[in-house]
Amino acid sequence: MASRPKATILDIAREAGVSKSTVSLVLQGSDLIRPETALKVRKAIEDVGYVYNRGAANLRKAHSNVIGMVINDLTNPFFAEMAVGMERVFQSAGIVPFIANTAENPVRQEEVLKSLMEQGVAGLIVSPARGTTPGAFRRIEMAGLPIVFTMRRLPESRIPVIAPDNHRGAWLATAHLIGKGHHRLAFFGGSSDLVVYHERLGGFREACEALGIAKRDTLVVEGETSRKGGIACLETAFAMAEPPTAALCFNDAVAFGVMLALRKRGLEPGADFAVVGFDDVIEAQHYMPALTSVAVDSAGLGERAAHVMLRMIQSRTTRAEDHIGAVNLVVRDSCGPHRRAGMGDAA
Amino acid sequence: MASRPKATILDIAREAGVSKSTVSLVLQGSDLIRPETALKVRKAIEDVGYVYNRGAANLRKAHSNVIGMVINDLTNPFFAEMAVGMERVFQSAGIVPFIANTAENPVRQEEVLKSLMEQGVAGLIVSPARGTTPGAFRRIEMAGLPIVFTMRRLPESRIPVIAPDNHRGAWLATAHLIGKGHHRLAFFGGSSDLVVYHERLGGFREACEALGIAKRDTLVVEGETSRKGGIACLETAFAMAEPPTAALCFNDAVAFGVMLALRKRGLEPGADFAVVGFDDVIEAQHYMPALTSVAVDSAGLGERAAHVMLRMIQSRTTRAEDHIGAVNLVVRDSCGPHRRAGMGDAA
DNA sequence: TTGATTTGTTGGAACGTTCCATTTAATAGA
DNA sequence: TCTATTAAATGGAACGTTCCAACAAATCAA
Repeated sequence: MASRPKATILDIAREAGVSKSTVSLVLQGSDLIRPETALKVRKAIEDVGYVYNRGAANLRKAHSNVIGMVINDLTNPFFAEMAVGMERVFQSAGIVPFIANTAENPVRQEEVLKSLMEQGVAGLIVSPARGTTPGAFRRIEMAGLPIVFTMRRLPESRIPVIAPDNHRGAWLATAHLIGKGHHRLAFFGGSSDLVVYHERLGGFREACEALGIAKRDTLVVEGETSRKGGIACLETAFAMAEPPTAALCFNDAVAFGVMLALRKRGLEPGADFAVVGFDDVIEAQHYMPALTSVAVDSAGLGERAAHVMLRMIQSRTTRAEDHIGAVNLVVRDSCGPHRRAGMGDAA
Repeated sequence: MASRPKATILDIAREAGVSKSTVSLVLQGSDLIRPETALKVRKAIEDVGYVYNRGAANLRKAHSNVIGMVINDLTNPFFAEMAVGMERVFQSAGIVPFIANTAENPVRQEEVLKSLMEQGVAGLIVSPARGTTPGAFRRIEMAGLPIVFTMRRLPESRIPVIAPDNHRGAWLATAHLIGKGHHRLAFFGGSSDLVVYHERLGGFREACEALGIAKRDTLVVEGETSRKGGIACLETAFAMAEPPTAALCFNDAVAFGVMLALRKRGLEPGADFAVVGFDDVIEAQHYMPALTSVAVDSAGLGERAAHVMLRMIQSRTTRAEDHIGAVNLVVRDSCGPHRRAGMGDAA
């Protein structure tokens, strides 16, 4: 089991009694080779335990078959699903996606991107870490490497983005809440250093305005995008003089936190306080009560991103259209039935 | 922004007015170069927008800085956490882990492994897909590439394994159930093509035997390792003449399914039927009721696996000790208080 | 028979690095 | 002054592949 010096194409050639060029052609599945010769070569390949050296090959071809996907938080099932969607597409195109995690750390992201480029990837799909500086992708753009963003958008960047329609999703959810008879609404969680945050909050605000909710009857509480953050948001809201009766949460995780906090106060999510989430992760439907949430089809977005990338690679361009994915509100039990009249304040 | 031919070390040399060897030395941070020269070179590197070609370098060095981690199911937060643990360790060792997902598909796994090897990884950490054939790793072993398994073990393989103490975990959980006064116990979920299954089931069986539960009072129901599987298991169990009053589940996901199914029948998990899970994923503590589960410290196992791999690479060996990680039972609310006497059957 | 064509195979240069052996320049020792 | 030593920089071969141009053998057209 000692690791003898790795077998190369030349070893195969010697073993099979042909030239290295012939071996190379066999490896590429060329039909210029006589079937019997090919067979002989393939046997030799097995015998010497050869592994193809793609690094050496890329030296000549300058066209690799791997693309890098850089994910900001792999432990978030939402991103994991997206990654899986992409894999499906790439697999059938014969290209291999390597995934790297940045854990929301811009420094780590820098390292990972550098490594991926050095490895000679054909393209990059990135869900940028929070706090990424606008210049972080300059080198990649300079190198003319295809790159697309998913889920998140950078403030001023010309890089194509594949993301859900956050604005519309928030609008729909808010309208649903108002339709249920709520007058005092809150937007919970998220922080303003994320473009996504502004998109969702914008949808919330516009829906409120369009449907006649006064600005003073809306409450916005920033917070971590986690269960913990949700708990904190609710506590903050209930410390107010006139607390809201319903909340749109930045995220399903926040929504779960809010529901937990409600229970802790002896309130029943749905009946006593309406909550809607965003993302519609798998757990949403299994929760008690099942969470009403804005579904964004993360796997579908992943597939779309992969297709865009494929096209960019084929047409050797670094440009592509943005793609805003459709969203839809999945109504479950966390907003209860229509709110009884006479409980709200003046309208 | 057109992609001009990629800059090489020679372009830098020309730009800086030195030889390619000098540039190479600067890139490697050698102290054989006069600081001023190094500075000049580094400036040239910036100017020409150079990206290092690791493939070309590896052609000479035959020692890369990337290792591959092959995961059977990235959407399972349990594995995602493990991956993150590994990343922490590798990062500080200057090694970049590339993650690939196999989605429990042995064919996909084959492809992914091949690709990773071709890419010239320094080592492989694999959580094998279900149904992996014993010979799947022969080529890798033949190539003398360090490899370690995590979480799962292959029937007859000499490859080192880093995994939790499944047997002990199941034993503890079962003893807990029996200590609560249950006499008819079930083991729910999982399938016998997994070594892990036998380990956990073995722990369950031994605990039952050691603590005086007759074999005929135990029920084993195989099933998918998902919520859906859990639901199915419970239905099956309740179709029996004398259904069990408590269950050890293969997996937290199965446990969640079981609790869901109980609720659907109007039964309260904990009070009416005790359930304990395995893995202790983050959601376990947030569920209603909070799930009692066997914690396996997935991130810790990930770190351990990474350390083992590092050592193997350094000492150029392909051998290492197995490592069985400690487990502990986290008691929460899903087993209720001690069971009232007189409800069970004869003992 | 001869030359043209087709089929199958081959040598060699090139890709972008590393690293050894060597050269050149600067400094020290006598 | 000359030689020995050290410091800094360099040229060239090698790594494992691809691919072009060239070649040999077999087949065909005349």
